[in-house]
Amino acid sequence: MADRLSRDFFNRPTVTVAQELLGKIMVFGPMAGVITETEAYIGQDDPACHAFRGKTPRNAVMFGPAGYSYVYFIYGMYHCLNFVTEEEGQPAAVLIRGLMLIQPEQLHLNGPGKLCRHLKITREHNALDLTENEGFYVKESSLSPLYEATPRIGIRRGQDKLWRFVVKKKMHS
DNA sequence: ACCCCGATCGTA
DNA sequence: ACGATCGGGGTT
Repeated sequence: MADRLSRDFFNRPTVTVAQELLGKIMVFGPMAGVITETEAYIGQDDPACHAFRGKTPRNAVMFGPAGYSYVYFIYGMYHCLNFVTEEEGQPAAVLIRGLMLIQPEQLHLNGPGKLCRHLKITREHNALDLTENEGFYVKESSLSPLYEATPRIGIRRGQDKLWRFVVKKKMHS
């Protein structure tokens, strides 16, 4: 597919990737939707990042090349989906918090746990290369929505950073 | 081995 | 605003 996002797209500063992912189309098997909300988590200087205290089995994929999935299990019952960003060796990722599903049904999945629950994304989908994978990837769209930046949700430290990006509701006329 | 807490969600 | 929930990551 020609308009699939390449490794070069993800291999950039995480905040830039998080902002530019808004409006892009995520495809997961038979399902597809528009990304509406993201958060940036950036390595060693970000206390909210899973990789803040170095490499562990769980966060290992964040240290690898950009364009891979990072899926983790949280609160004993939810999964969260991220896309790895930046140069290899530089642990960072974008959390996908919102998806406007358009196929095969129309449904706004707001919240990372709900998103993974509905798409049935689990740790089996961790460390997949989205630039190579058959049915799991992100593609270009003609949308470039307006968005706002806010503090990230549900974290203790790192609330000073405005690294959550949410598509603004379209004003009607 | 095991303890503690979380990148949540739904209800109040 | 807050409590339910509980697996497993990270440290002992």
